[in-house]
Amino acid sequence: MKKGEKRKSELLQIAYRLFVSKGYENTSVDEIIEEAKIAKGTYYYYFESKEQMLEEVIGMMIDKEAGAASDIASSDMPVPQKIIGIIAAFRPAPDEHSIEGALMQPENAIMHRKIKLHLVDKCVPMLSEVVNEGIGQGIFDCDHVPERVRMLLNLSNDTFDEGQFSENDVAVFIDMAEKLFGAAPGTMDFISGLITKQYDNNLPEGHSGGEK
Amino acid sequence: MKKGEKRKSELLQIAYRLFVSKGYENTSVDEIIEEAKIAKGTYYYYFESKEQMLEEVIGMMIDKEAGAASDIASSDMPVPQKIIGIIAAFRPAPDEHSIEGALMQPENAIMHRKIKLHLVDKCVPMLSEVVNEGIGQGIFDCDHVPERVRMLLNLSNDTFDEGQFSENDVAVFIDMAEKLFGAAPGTMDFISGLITKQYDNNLPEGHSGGEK
DNA sequence: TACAAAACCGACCAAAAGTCGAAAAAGTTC
DNA sequence: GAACTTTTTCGACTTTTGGTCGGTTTTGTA
Repeated sequence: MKKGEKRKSELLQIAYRLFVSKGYENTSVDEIIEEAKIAKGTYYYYFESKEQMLEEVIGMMIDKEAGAASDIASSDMPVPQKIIGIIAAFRPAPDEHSIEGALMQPENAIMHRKIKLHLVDKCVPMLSEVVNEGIGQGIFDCDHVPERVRMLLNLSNDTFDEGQFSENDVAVFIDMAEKLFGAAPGTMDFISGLITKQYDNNLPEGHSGGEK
Repeated sequence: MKKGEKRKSELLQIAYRLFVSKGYENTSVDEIIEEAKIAKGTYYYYFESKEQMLEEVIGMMIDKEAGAASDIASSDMPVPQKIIGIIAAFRPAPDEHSIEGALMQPENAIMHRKIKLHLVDKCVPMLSEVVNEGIGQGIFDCDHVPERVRMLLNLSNDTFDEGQFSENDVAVFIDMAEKLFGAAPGTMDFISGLITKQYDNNLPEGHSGGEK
């Protein structure tokens, strides 16, 4: 990795952290360059604009997640678990930075939307294949697979990414996930276990600040 | 209506038009005050901030649409038609200003999101009542009505508000709308007719500019 | 060593949201 | 109608922020 590449990736790393912790709009280029100890001109030597940088940051995130998702897709898990696993992989790790704290806030609408678009693009083909696998195994039965996959993705975003959701929301999500793919009732029930396990520690307050 | 009120509503009107036609972010306060022929100070006499003004503009829109939706809810249409009618009422008129041209563009993510939030809040109670009516009539059969209504709303947003959608998308939407409420297959088929009627003239290019 | 390419610098610019003290305009009271 | 108050209006000014540009240093190379 030559020097330029290294600097660029360093900037992307800083930006990623800032964007995720305090939002894209609330992060100024000045903050980024101050933290990186470089001048304005250097920043714009590496990036056309702040927005283009966001694009690269998101690309970075998605690519990383796509790797994990791809592993799941080619694993020997049962198909329903694969599907949920892939969806989960494509969502920012709750531990890494306080993502649900800031990423999903209204000020972050732009970033949120862009992530969603990239994510859907990467995710639909991968998931469609898995669903077709399920159809082959006889546990799913439906037409228009890509459209249904896209819908499941949207459903999952809408239900779980907006911060809070009730047990009823989860129940309806499970019900619809089954019906979406024509699966037998109960096929997706395991989801509820995963979700409470993963999101139970959703503290209303509770980030211990990280900036120096 | 005293003088102040009138001016404020005039400003809201101008802002509405500009926000809708070119997006919230792409509309500057300077443009608004120039069009209204007032000074900066006057603007900030009426509005705390640009964002607060957006909030009021959206409130205006939603209230207006809620009126139309309420009429539909209390009409004697069949329940499925009511539901779709209400959803349609809560979506900016395609004729009024080139809403799908700008409102749904990525730059407008903030406005889009805010509208969605307000809309869901207003819409869920109204639609839930109608769905319960349908359950009473025996054409629907489901639990967790508000959650399902919210999901339908999200589904509709995701499918139709992102600009383009295929026939398959519509087919899946109809299928899921039926299954969401436990309706008999075919109950929602009339939607496809409405949609092609309403959206067939979705010209890829084709807005004849409106600014002087 | 000389030359070129890559990397870097920071003063400067323009756009845009928001502030503020002062001045008109409109109402009120006597 | 004068005196006084409240409402409305004004526009110069400030601050923040994304972005530009010409020049300089560093690095690689013939």
